[in-house]
Amino acid sequence: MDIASWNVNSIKARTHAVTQWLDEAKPDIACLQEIKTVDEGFPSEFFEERGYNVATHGQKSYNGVALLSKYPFEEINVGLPGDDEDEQARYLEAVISTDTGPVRFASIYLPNGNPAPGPKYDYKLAWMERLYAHAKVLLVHEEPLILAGDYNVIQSADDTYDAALWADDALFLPQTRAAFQKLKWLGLTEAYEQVDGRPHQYTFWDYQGGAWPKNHGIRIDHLLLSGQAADKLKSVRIDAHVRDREKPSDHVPIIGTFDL
DNA sequence: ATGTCGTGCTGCGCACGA
Repeated sequence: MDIASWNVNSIKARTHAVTQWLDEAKPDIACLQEIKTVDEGFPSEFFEERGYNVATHGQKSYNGVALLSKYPFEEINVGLPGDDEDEQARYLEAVISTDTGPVRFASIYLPNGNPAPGPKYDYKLAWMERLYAHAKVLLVHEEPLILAGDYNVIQSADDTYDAALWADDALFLPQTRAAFQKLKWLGLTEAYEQVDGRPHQYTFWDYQGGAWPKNHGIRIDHLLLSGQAADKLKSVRIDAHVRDREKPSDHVPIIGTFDL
């Protein structure tokens, strides 16, 4: 089973890019972020005609996450628990049933947090604390769990082209990295690190400053796995070639292949 | 040396977020 994560930076602007990639890569599950539309605006028909079940948690203009699954959804949970006042659409979780049992996964769009310090950074850290609390609850199920998304976290200097340029950025500050490490201490495995781990492999290149041709990227899209999912992880790949296409997202898909 | 993109309204240029 192939499970992908991709921040598409507007599903309406990216419908062609996403369907083209789906037709080639044929993932069983795709977790999308930054769909930038309300649920009614999501072009579900393009995905349903390719055999995907579609779940969305949309929002006008900003944020928004979606799930595409070849397997029917047994359960869908909308939003990250822990703050009833939070109106930003950044978390969507579902469960499917496979021959080997249930698989739970989520599409995560973790707040960017810039500028730091400031209220946006406070929101990022609070959101990470809520994710920690929720992951702790989910791990009690002792089932394959894949938390896939744009974490807006650069884990180490090896995940950027120039760590000095990112030193004061919300994606790379020590507090951000500590909060991500705390998630991993729960027993979550970061998929790329586990089976690949090569330095300077990126999932995001800014539109500005010719970042893509200069390979000025960062690795911020991650799959976090429960032990039951990590045990079944075979490989991870980053489909960086799609960044070279017409009207690309600034992120590229990252795909985990599992024996599930 | 510089260099972007997507959304939506204050609307056909600008503010905002990334």
